Amino acid sequence: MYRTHNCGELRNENIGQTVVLSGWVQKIRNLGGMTFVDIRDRYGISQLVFDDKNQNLCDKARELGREYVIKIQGKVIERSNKNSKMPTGDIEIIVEELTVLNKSEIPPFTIEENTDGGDELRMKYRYLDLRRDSVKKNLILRHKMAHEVRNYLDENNFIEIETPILIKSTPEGARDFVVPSRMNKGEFYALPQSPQVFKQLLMISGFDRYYQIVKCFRDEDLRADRQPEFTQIDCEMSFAEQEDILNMFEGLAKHLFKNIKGVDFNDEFLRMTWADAMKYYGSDKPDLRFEMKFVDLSEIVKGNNFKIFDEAEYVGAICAESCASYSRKQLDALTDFVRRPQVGAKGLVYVKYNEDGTFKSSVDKFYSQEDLKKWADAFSAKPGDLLLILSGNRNETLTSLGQLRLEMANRLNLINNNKFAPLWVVDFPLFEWNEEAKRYTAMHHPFTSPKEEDIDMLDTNPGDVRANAYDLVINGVEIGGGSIRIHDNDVQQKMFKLLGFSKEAADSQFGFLMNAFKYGAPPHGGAAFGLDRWVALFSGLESIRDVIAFPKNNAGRDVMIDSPSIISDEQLKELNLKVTKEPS
RNA sequence: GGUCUGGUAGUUCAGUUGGUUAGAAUAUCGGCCUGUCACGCCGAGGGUCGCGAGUUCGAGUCUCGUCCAGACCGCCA
Repeated sequence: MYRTHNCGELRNENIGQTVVLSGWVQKIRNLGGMTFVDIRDRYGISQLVFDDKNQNLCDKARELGREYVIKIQGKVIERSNKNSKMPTGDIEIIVEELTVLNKSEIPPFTIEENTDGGDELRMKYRYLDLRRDSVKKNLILRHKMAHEVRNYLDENNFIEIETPILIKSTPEGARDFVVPSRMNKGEFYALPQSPQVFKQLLMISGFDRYYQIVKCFRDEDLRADRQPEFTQIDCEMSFAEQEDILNMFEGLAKHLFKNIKGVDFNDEFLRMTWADAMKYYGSDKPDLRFEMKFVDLSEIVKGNNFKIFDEAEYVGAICAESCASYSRKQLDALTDFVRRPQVGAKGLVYVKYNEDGTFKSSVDKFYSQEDLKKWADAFSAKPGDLLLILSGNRNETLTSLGQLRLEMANRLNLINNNKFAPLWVVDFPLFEWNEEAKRYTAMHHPFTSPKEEDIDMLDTNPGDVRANAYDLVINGVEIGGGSIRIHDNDVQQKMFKLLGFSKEAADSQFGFLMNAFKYGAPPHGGAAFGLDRWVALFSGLESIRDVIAFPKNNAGRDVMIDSPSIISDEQLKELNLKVTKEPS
């Protein structure tokens, strides 16, 4: 027998018992006469004592090294020196028998809460990093969340159904990962970017309410919150309107908040149209943990011969409270920030509302104190506040201002990390203009239905058509989203046409779905949520890598197993493939 | 594809205008130590300064190239 207890559970009530523990050597403290060894497993750490009354055993203990796997038998006793920092700190185990189950080489970094290892090294030895409590606890949280998702959806009659991983490449959306087919030479499978079409087919099959916690794959460049393979909570419902779906998944979110974070949301989540989100926050995923709403100054700044504003399509600003005392250096830093290519603004105009009620701005040449007072009043600004103004093309300026808003919130420490601000962003546009391809692309995906009242505009101005699409946003993170699907073949055909598919292309890519629609497709819609992001949000982490057991780096490499890798000539031949460029 | 930051002991880092034998902490190893829990004290070993060119009397330090890692832009319905 390897163990009667785990290393985290022994307490006062176990005193006097003889126990068997197995685990890893965390730390050895050799005091000469006696030796303490901390033994660790997934559940915790217990202290072992070796007394030199048993010289043999004591000598053996001193030969142990970090991360040796050992089994001990001993007696639980009360500590004379208790350690209140450890859950097992009231007791210790006097060892009677010690077995080394496996030795360990010296690990390349310390397996402790504050490890001395850098990211790169810890990635290479991920299996060792996962022994650390701070990493391990993320995976445990992930398990709990997945479990609660299943509980909630099961209670609501959802059925978990698996869909294929080897599917077909489609032109819309992200780049596909492809898999060559040996039996069908020259042909390729693709890995799913999401189980989108399959879940719609399941609705046609009558499965009413489907879900799946499933891997999705997208071959695009990565970020801290993007992995080439990631996990979605994928859901679909039949006979459901947008309202039904929002309520169902708001319920899921509240269930997770309550059962995982112990946070109760009694009120309905805020709902904001996409247009308002852009207008007031310059983002389709606004962080509402703080306000700092935009004010549109386009009208009131015009007509003073300040060319930049007069010619701008849009002039908007935020009000940074109590920042009128900003120095020239600080304002220059903000100007540099907005002028970075990533933000893209051309310049920044400021107005200081001084404590004495006067105004000082970078455009004093063009505007009087009364003019500037009007601007400040548009914000209900107080003396001591600072207005930061951007101007230019409407959409780009809104986006830049959105980034400035986040930057100011960070500088001013306005973001409360213990607060959760969820909202639904609704009424997304159906299409997005793609300048490169000179055509519309689906903002969500090609099966998203347009708003009933906007259908007429499909022919006249598709860019203004709103979709029955929605995103769940929490703290500025897009946690998930979905849409009501098109279940009418005519509308679907029109959609394909607007997206630039020929009839033939649509048939060859999605013919199976169009066919299925002919046999009685129920009205349906759904949503998908990014499990990785949700777990990261709940654990307070910026990067989703820390909530994935074996993540890939920013070049899509797994530095532990060293993938991707080349394959043998035999494999290539079998697959009928030829590599034309040697890997560098 | 682009921009930026970094790469020095097992590890995390410092290293001045370019100038003697490249340091600290920690880890490791040895010695001492019976109540430690970041144990303590004494001592030791440990370096292709990512790699390759170049400038120079002399390069960890400057220049160019290259590789690796990270953040971001493009991209990601």
